[in-house]
Amino acid sequence: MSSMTNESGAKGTRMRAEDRREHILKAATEVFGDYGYFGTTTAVVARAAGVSQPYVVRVFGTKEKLFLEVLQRALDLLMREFRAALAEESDVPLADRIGLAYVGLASNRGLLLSLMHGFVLGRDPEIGPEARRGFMCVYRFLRTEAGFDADESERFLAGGMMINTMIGLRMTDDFDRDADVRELLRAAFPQKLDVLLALAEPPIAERNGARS
Amino acid sequence: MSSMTNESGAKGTRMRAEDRREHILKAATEVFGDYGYFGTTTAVVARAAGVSQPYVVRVFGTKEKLFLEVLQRALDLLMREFRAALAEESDVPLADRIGLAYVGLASNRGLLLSLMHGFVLGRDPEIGPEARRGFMCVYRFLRTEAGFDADESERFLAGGMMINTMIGLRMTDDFDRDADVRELLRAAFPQKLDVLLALAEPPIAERNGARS
DNA sequence: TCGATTGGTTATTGGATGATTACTTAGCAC
DNA sequence: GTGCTAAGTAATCATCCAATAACCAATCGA
Repeated sequence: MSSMTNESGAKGTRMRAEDRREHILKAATEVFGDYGYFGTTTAVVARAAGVSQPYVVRVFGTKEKLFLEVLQRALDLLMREFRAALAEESDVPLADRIGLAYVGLASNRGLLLSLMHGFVLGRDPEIGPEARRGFMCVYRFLRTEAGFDADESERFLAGGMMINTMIGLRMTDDFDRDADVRELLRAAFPQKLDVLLALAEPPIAERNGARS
Repeated sequence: MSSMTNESGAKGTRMRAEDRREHILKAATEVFGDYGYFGTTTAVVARAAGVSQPYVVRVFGTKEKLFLEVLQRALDLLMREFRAALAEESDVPLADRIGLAYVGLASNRGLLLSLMHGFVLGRDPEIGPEARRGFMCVYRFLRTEAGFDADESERFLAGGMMINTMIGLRMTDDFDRDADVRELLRAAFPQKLDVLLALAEPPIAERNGARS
């Protein structure tokens, strides 16, 4: 909002702390989405964001806090999209509108996958409670705001977890090679499969300095 | 099968290599299930199996090969249970029988979760292809052997991913605390919820020497 | 224009971590 | 018993990683 704030990561110039923070969060979301919490190093996040590794740590305190912020930001975005779909005037049934909003989030690289990585770390003493809280937040939205019953909500979430898994598996990689994969993906993504297939293959960072 | 082979990890005695190997694979399945591929150290697996860390590495070559063997073993067990459910004479509908078999696998600690951890590492050049292959193996079973159509198969798998997510989140931890959690879990596990709740909370290894 | 504040960097470190090497000992065949 | 093979362990290492410390330079208000 100030004069001459650098929006891109152009070299030599500075960003306001708040913008840089968001910039790092975006990069971190992509890296965490690809390699998960333990598989991600602060150095790779830093490189993806175009800053130094210690700066990442200084802004967020610890790698764990960074991951928790990534999860929170992802959930905020998701809820915003869901509420927008809910508010939307349309002939399309509500469940389909929210479903489409969900699939649309897949174009935000790493967002759904970072959440998914959080969902499988329920045993972690810090991440687990946050992940459960976030998941239930979505469930409560479906039940209370969207007006779904328990079974509808469960089925919707199941479809979501299926989508996350297809993305996590990079199942689209085998789309051209395997007719069964095509059939499965068409069943899992009745609409907007094209969005998925368009998400091509640039790994966010050459995997230097990352864990084995 | 031989005389005097030690079955438990009783101290001072030896096991035949094949038995010890299976013993380590079981322990590794639990640890990988809790912390994922990158979050698991060979030292923690070794402690869980009651052997030394270098021995784990020597038996399996690398940590990566160990994880791939864990995935393969998990898939083998899963397919065996599915085929058993298929062969079973019963009045229960086939889909329910296979579903019950799936939930039953949850009592095999770490098995479904290790698979799930594999499913979200699709970008990994070694793990990704194996994970996709394993997933499609299940899909082909449903389509070809069980006789489901594409949509039925997709819905079944979606339910499976939902179950995996609930387990990964340790959602049962909040069962007593949160009425919404109870409602969701009852919807996700129409039967056999008791099996899940019975799976209490002994973390497989005090988390020494593990990743941050 | 100058001093303070904010937005960064380079250098460094302590502690893990996967893997290797060299060594020990249990159990079987005879 | 005795010797051979298979089943392990202890010691060690190179590497990596998150975090800390110390320092530098844009930008802005006055």
